[in-house]
Amino acid sequence: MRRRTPADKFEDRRRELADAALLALADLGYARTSLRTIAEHTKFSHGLLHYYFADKVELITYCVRRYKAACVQRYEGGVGDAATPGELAVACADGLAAALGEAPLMHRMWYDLRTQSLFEPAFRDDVAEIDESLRDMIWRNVSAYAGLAGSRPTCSPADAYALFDGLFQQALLRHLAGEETALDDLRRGVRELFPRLVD
Amino acid sequence: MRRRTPADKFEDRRRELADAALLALADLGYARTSLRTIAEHTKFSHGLLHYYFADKVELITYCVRRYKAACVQRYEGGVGDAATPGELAVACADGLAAALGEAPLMHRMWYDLRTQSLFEPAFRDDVAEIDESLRDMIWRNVSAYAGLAGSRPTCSPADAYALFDGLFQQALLRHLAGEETALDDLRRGVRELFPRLVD
DNA sequence: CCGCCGTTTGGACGAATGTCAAGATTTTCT
DNA sequence: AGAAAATCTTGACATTCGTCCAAACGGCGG
Repeated sequence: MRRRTPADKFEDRRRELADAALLALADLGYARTSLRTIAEHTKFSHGLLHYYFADKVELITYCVRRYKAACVQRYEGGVGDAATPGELAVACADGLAAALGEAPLMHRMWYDLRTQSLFEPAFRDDVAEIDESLRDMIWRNVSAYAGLAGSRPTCSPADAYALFDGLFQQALLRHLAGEETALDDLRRGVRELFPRLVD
Repeated sequence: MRRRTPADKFEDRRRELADAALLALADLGYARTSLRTIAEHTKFSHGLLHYYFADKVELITYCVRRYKAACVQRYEGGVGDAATPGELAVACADGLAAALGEAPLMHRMWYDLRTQSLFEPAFRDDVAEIDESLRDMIWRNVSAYAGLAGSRPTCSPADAYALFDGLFQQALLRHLAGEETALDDLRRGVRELFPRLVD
């Protein structure tokens, strides 16, 4: 099958279905998302999903990989133009807060999938890969901050990511709970975190 | 019903069933835990669950509250006897690492339930309550550390908790992924975090 | 000993789930 | 245009889900 079209329409449709599945996952969460509800987010019928994906696990793992693609693309455009450490911290804080504010449900889905990977080994590798790319993104910022400050980071990349991620996740929790100050608190928390990580 | 026995046997059985449900949730995760699989973790049949709980949501929320009870009881026995800030940091780091090492599946379940609360509003209040008690626990440690160090915390209780929780969750991720150094890294990360939070 | 009441069982229900296959439809190639 | 391949729909299947209920169990007071 699918040998004909060189510009692979097959992969295009897979991506389209996976994007719809990501919307469903963001809406309902993994535990409440069935193949039929995913199909309802598309213009196709539920049977089609098994034409493009062997089973539910393959669909979800494909979704995770797709999320990663969008994720790294979003964050690779970086913090290039910051002249002072303070500017960089503010830029990073604003970026994270904006990301949370613009697509809270997508980040809720990410944390849901990451937690699912603790129970479903099939998700583990892809999730770990995303986590690593996020860690690298954070580390680039911390390194750049230290460079601008004329000092060096005093923690490992893993610890830096864990600390930023903790702030971000807690902000997501509170933002979705309706706390108005969640985003501002995240901005302040991130800004203040940078100087704590260099000497 | 259930007016007879003064020493309320009804509540006892509810607790017993909830504890079994917590084991099931720790084993399988919320998404894969059905009322029947919960019943299989007990010596009773599945029908009994609806005699003690109106529906699945009430059972799970009761589980969350029960988890909180065990949780605060575990952590309230505190860090009383530390003479120097260094000792306190080490004690706290060891405590967190031990908690993770002894019951990783319970903590996996906690993060699962906390994520579920983002999708199921019925869980939100109870989860938020647990989060607050954990935040207070962290804050007591940070305050005590600052006191022993003759200084004052430079961050809010919420930020302190977010940072510690980030380290803890990342350590859980890696510990369950089989990384041998996860617990030691957590210990080191926690130890180094304390001095970053005071001036 | 009987009858009562709280407790427990086991089966039934309708709905929803993942999966699959047969057929209809559309696209592509000659 | 017509055949062949790729795509999509539809309905069915066996399970499993949450929920409910009639009947059985068990101890205790009469």
